[in-house]
Amino acid sequence: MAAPRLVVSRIHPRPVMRWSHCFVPTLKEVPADAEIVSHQLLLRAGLVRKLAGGLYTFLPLGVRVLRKVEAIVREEMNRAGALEVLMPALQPPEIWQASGRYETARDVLFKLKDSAGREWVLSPTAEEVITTIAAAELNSYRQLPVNFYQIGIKFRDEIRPRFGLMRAKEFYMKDAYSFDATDEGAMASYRKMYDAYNRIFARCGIQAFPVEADTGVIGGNYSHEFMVPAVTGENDVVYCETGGYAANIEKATSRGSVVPTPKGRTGEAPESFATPGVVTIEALTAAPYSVPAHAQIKTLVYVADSKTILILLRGDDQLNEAKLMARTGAVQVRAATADECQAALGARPGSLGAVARVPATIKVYADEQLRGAQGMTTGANEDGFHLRHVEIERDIRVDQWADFRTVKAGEADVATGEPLKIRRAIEVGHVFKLGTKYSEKLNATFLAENGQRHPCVMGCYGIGVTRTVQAIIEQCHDKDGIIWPTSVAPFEVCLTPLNVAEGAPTRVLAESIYAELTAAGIEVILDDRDERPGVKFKDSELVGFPLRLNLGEKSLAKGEVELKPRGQVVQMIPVAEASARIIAWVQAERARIRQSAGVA
RNA sequence: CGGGACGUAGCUCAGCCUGGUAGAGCACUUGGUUUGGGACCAAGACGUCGCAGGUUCGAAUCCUGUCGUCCCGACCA
Repeated sequence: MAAPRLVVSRIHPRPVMRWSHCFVPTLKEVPADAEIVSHQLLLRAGLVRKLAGGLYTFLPLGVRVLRKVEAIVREEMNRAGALEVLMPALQPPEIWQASGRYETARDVLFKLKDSAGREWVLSPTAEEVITTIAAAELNSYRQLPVNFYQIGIKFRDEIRPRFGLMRAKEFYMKDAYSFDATDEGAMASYRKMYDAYNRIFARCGIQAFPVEADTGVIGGNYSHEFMVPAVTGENDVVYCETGGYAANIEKATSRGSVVPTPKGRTGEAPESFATPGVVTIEALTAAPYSVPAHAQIKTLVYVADSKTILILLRGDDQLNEAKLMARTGAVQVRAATADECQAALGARPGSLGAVARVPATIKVYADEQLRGAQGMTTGANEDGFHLRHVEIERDIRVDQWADFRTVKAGEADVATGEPLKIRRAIEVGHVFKLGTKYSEKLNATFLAENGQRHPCVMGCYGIGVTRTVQAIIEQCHDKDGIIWPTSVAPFEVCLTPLNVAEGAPTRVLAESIYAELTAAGIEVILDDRDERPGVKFKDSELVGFPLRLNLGEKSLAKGEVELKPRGQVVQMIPVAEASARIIAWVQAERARIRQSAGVA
């Protein structure tokens, strides 16, 4: 018997990307798990699959998109002068204790133990690690400024993962950290990142606009979030169309309520009146009391870092907890329980007030909207009774006035006086000026020109790469599927011969056009599946390739092929021009996007 | 952490109320017919009905617990 002949296949340097070999498990039906359209399309287009709540596997096409976004981020970070590093995701808890975030971030921090019983944390960000590096390695002002970044997997113990990649337990993120010798230097570093972020999102083909943001538990004093407008977003953005003001609702301010606060002096003393069963602002506005909400004082009992405090707001205003934390410096705040209210003021929620029986140990905060308020009605600190004729500055001990209220749509912009609008948005990026919070705690100091030792002035800058992928889908889709911007599409062109038989003219032509496009640097997928045309058309539109070329025998007989930009009408073009037209189309799209980002 | 809903084939779901040993469509395999917008015919394969207890002669179905998934809430006194 003859020995079997060993056939060694030649490895092609760049094998033809055929749909049949690409693993694109598209779904006709909407997965039951997915609520929002971008999440549905991620699954339906075969980009990701769920492993468990908040944990996703990226499939080949999904990885291609992720890598494209990542490449844009990396290019622009490099352009901005940042230096790429790679830090461990597994980190010792000691540095988290040193920064204080072992406590303040404990709700989102994954912890685990190794076989020796030693504890570790999984990194949600890396301020502690990079500051440790800075403490050891940055010794002189001559080494500053410097900006380190990394791109990798981060972990957050989300209490409620949702919306696919939007809020996940594990996600892909770019995080950067700048170190400067001076405050002005830090502002310049911040500005560089701010500009880079604008370029990054423009190059991803989405509209993301910067808004003023609260800094939250991470600390610092100057911050912007980059927001993608979307009804499915988890943030409310307040903005003024004419003046350009835009802020996260946690931070936003206005000239105040459109309904003026009552200030007519009555001269009458506070008077108790019976309000049996009335425990809401709403109930007191009804007959027989008929006290409008804006003439009521809402008294909130809060526990801020285990201290009981009172916050007074106008009855029609909402407390903004982010502002409460910012104004009081508290790290954790929560509403007091009914029992705690009883203990503090002697009454149940619904009858609380600050006029009487407020122990001196309880600090009283009041919202600016209440300044000068007279003729107000508030709880009497006696169940079933309220007080009328209250003048806040005469009758209530206010320890601190500040802005604690949540801005409402229609209120006047501070700068222009124009009415503010509110819309939902997805946060895809965040830039902070951190100051010296971490450098002081972790001893990242340098020797200045004058020989003095100073803590580095830091900034930190994040982009949710996986979340950005989903935000792109949320903004770029129609009823048929995704419409990828060319810059992030898994492939730029989908070649679709309708007859794929070996030697069929459509197949032969598709292969030769594939070679020409690939040689010109275009990213092409060849749909070689022996499927009916409808299946191939639906799939390519679901996945969302920016440009498709249909090669059918009927039009080919007339010397034509069909150019189908995603979301636009078909154009018939001569066969001989096909490759050149496609190359021109793709290059024009690439250039258009780069120009819009100002990096042409 | 509180509330709600749901866990049945790879996917979307029916069956559960009224207990009697599991179904449809899509997808998959084989053969045939089709071939420009998610084809048709025939045959086939695919299930510890989330898991664990309990009730019962008998449980996908009723009860208890548990795990998982999704949604709402965790400011509105």
